Amino acid sequence: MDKYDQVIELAKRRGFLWNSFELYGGTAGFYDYGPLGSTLKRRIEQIWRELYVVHEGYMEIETPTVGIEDIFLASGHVGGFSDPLCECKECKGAFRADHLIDKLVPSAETMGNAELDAAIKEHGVSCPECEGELGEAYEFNLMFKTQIGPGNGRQGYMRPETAQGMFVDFLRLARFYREKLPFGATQIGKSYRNEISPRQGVIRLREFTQAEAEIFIDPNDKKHPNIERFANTMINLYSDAGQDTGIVEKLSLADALDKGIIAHEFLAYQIGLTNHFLQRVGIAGNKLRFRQHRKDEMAHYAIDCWDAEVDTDRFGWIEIVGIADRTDYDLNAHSTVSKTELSIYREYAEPKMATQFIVKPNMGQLGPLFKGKAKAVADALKAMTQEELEKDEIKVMVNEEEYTVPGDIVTFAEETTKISGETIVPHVIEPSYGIDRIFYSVIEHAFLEEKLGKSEDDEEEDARIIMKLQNEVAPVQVAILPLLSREELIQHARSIENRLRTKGLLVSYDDSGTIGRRYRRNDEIGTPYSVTIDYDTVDENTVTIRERDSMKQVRAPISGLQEVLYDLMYNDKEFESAGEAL
RNA sequence: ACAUCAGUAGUGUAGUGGUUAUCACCGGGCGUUGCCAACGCUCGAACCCGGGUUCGAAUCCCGGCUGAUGUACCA
Repeated sequence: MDKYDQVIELAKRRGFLWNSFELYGGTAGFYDYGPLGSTLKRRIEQIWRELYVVHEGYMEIETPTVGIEDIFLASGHVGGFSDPLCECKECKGAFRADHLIDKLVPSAETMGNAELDAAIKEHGVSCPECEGELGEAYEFNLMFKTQIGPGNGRQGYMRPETAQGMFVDFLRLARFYREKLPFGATQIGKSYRNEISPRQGVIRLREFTQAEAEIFIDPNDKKHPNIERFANTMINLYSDAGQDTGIVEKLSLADALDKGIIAHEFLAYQIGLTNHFLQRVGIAGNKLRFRQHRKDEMAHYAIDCWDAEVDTDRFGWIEIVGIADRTDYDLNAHSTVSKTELSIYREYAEPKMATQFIVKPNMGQLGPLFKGKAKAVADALKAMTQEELEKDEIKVMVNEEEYTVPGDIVTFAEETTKISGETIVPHVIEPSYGIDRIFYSVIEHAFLEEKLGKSEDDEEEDARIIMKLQNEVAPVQVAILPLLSREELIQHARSIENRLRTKGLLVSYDDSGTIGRRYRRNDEIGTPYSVTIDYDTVDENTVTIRERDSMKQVRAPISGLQEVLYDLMYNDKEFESAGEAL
């Protein structure tokens, strides 16, 4: 059993992850989050919210998981979120049709299926496996299709990313933020991709949770006002150049910027923030790196793109966050399809006075003279210099034909106009988190099988399984354990349980089985602290607090117990200071 | 998508054609029990689905579903 199997087995058994639809045999690519899993996931999301929504001020929005066709026409998902496949008629192998010919023709990626078929035939390409004849290319679109409304209702698609909902709301968002860059929106929600063959548990799902931010910034100013916050943060960077030699460099973000490895400050800040988030929820720092997209791997519109990758026991390095500078690509795309300008107007601090050379042909005379060609002639005139226009007879070339325009029907002048601002199509910085993959990475990195050494009369080694979850994400924070199941102890335990709940702590009461078993059970689900109630509790109003990782115990009074545990949980209180050592 | 292998209580498993399907942990109840997977009694719980061969199938065959691995794919 490798670590993946152990982690998944525990996750299944203790209520973190279950296969969906198991009752009916299950379907690949769907997982249920059980009681503990849901809580853990929600707590990870909550920290994300705290960082992006509260601290950064990128407000959360919620848009439908179903989208209409236009959105995905614009985003390119209808045409592009699919691969042209080509099957061999002999061996049934499937191949990317464009890859088969991309060495033979200049622009295989942009070709339609018919063109691909023609090119394959023309170059005599056969099956790379068995040399057999290839069938016709067809599209494999990874979006789930659905029908909006009854009958032949409108074509809809389940969204393959949450991002488009935010782009589509751009004008509303810009207005909300009073048209001042930078601003951003975030969304945590489900996205859908009809993967051909999902595997690897929760790593590749057909329905998954994304947390995305779309941050709209000034294309001419990609500095970040708060870059100092992460300037000295050391990051494992696997740069484009580094990937040639396989070297991961540990650099401060300031150095990476100085060396030009990261394109600009705003992106560097996002890398710093992502690094902070991932370690805070419990990703091991030494199993985390940021990999830059290779030049040929990067989408053509992106300037720079970094993936946060996590080292996992079975799958190796997997991508869990993508951070991209998507430039103005998305806004322009939606602008074109919707025929609506998606930009903001920015007023200059000082209006600029611009002198322009303005040509004013007299259309009243030009019209009768040139009839249908008048407009073309006028346009040509407007492009001419003062020197050319000063002649009595102006020669104009239109569509390789020469026309002669009398000089007296064209006036021109230097005019000074006041320009008080400009319209800008913002660039988009997009951190995109795969929450399910982060969830798995967190539990894998927290999973620890600890050997406790041999006990005296037992030959076997005693092993303890612990989930060393961060206090902030643990789905159960305090276990309440009456040492014996006796009525008076149970009463005290129940009242302590209520006391802790009023403080908002996640507690679980457990009185079944021996104390040792209950400790182990809680170690397995990552409960950081246990409170044990015994007869001294009854006599002296004190309890034992036990720390998960060290198994150390202290004795603390019931009064104020909720404050002590809260401080242990959230305020880095030293365990030794929580009570008297035992 | 193709190929190979696999699927038995909640979990991990034994079982290669023949009564009531093995064992452990697990979960519940009762008793016992003073702090790191104690003990006794007791109860609960499974042959992935469908078809076929056979007097008889968890076991053999076919199809499906699910999982693992390899290849392909992976905004």
